[in-house]
Amino acid sequence: MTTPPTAESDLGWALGAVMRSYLRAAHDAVGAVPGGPRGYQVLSMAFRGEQRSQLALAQHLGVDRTVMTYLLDDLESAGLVERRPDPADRRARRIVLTDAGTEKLCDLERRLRAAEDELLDPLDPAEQEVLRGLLDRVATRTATATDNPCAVAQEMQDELAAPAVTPRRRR
Amino acid sequence: MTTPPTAESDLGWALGAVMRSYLRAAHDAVGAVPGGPRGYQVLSMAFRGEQRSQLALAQHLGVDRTVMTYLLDDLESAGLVERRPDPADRRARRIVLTDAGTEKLCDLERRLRAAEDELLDPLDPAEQEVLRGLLDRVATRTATATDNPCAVAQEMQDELAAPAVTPRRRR
DNA sequence: CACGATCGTCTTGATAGCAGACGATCTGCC
DNA sequence: GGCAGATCGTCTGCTATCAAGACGATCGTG
Repeated sequence: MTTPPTAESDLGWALGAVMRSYLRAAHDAVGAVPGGPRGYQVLSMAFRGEQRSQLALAQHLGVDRTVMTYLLDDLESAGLVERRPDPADRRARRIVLTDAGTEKLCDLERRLRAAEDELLDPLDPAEQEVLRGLLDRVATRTATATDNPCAVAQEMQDELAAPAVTPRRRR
Repeated sequence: MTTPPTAESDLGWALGAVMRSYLRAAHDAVGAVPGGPRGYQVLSMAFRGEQRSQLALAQHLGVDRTVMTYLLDDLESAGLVERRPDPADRRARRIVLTDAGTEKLCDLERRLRAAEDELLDPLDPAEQEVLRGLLDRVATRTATATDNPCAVAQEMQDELAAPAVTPRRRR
């Protein structure tokens, strides 16, 4: 049987397309902030204060810790956040918002909210909330299960002995 | 008022987290294919045959045309696709699947389907379909409106006169 | 106190992506 | 017909971005 089993919608493509649109809109909306959309997310997480250390922030955002260093360097030199030594663990730094940072965050959230609304415009308000809710559930689940890679991926790992992608021809 | 207006779920973070999980799973599932997940998507689009030229494919997938060249080079040298001259426009190339490509695509779709199911596991089947549907609607809308950038982004463009992001310090 | 592990930083090497130029070709206009 | 401008795919070179590794400082455990 050479006929692919499903001609239905491609989740991967839809995700990618929405992501691209979101990134474009977000980049335009918060472009003035160091680090772009990710800079905003750092601010947002720092405001909630749930993630204290840089590493926790980085993992939650899915970036390398070295990248987080640059990100925070820029945000700090812009006067939006401060690195304070964690009294409980002097290796770690606590990321706290400055007053200017809090104000900036407030502004950014408004802009971003407008961009999101436009992105989700094809859906009516009820559907928008459904989409947000479903995405959030999937995100929180997969995020907390980071150390627990899915079984399917696991068993497929074995077949990856050969180099997956040709490392782009030399020139 | 320095209190951010919304403490609710962050669409950007949720999107990013789901995207990361999906990419990780997809990369593991189809890693053996040149170009990884994007290679699969090229195959998938080529099979449907809706997008004929390389450029149309590239735009639909959101990649640069130069990248599409490398992508197709790898896929072609792997014997999965062929570049045929378009009889109607000898500048353009038509991307068609070989038999091996069709077979490979069939296999990949099964793997990917399994990975997607696992990703969406926290949702029950009905919710999964809802999510797919909503994402698809947003994606198709934003994708077709590519040439028509959203108004909010447009009016914000003006404020971007200053360099948005510090170009990462020289070393 | 000694040992290994962890956090944040810095340096370095690799890589993907983009801008630009190019030849080949199409289109429209004279 | 023939010329100018635009378009498609390719190639080249540069840059930003990322990840791996080493390092000092610190934790905690025996």
